[in-house]
Amino acid sequence: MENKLEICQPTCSVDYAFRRIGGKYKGRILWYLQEHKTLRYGALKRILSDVTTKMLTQTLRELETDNLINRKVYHEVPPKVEYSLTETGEELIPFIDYLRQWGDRQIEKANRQPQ
Amino acid sequence: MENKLEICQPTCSVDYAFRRIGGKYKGRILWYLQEHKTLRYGALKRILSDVTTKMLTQTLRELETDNLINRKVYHEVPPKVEYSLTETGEELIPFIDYLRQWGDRQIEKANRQPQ
DNA sequence: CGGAATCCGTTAAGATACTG
DNA sequence: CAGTATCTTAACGGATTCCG
Repeated sequence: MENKLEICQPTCSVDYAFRRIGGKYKGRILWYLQEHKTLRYGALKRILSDVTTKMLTQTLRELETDNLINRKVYHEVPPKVEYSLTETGEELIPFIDYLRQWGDRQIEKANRQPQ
Repeated sequence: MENKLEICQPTCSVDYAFRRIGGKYKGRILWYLQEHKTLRYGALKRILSDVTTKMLTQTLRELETDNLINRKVYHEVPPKVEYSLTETGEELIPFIDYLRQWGDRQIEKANRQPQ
């Protein structure tokens, strides 16, 4: 609800950053948004097939508040909302990509040596 | 329902990696360990000034199980335990550093424009 | 279509006391 | 010094229903 950036001191930018992109779906959402450039609410929900509307909405709001994604509303019927990365959000992509590759290697390792 | 696996497959490594280094203190612990090369339990506890023994121990155990840190016990009195990064853990340092710098910039931005 | 609102169980995390 | 053990609280996340 309200765990935002004022709490964190300048000395813990690692902590700060992890909070901004922690959470169960944030990394994946940012990643999918850079893959597709722009995604509608329903499309995101389909891709994150296990997410509930509550969690998705909540997560998107947090990312928006943190200025990592844009939310563009088309006032038409039926309604249409598109999400995309902000510049600040795009700055995180190299990191997420690095992490993704690292995760791939770890998964591969674990598969090679199933103890 | 039946396409869930293939959708999840190529991107789960993001999810996987986030789970593995998520958690409230993991990023900071890894970062501090690369800064100091090796740290004792008590030293870590002082640096992470707000952590409880329970959380610290639990987090260290998880990192150890995930093979991201080493735990070296000196059988002497009083006891002494030193923690350090494994090779796999060190692979994560560049990206934690990236994230840290990003966090720095964000904090700076927020301080310049307190809305 | 893109949510909001409510209820509820599970897990993460904190406080405190104690130990080899 | 480096933890355990217990208990309590807070946050996370899910299911369902409803709405403009």
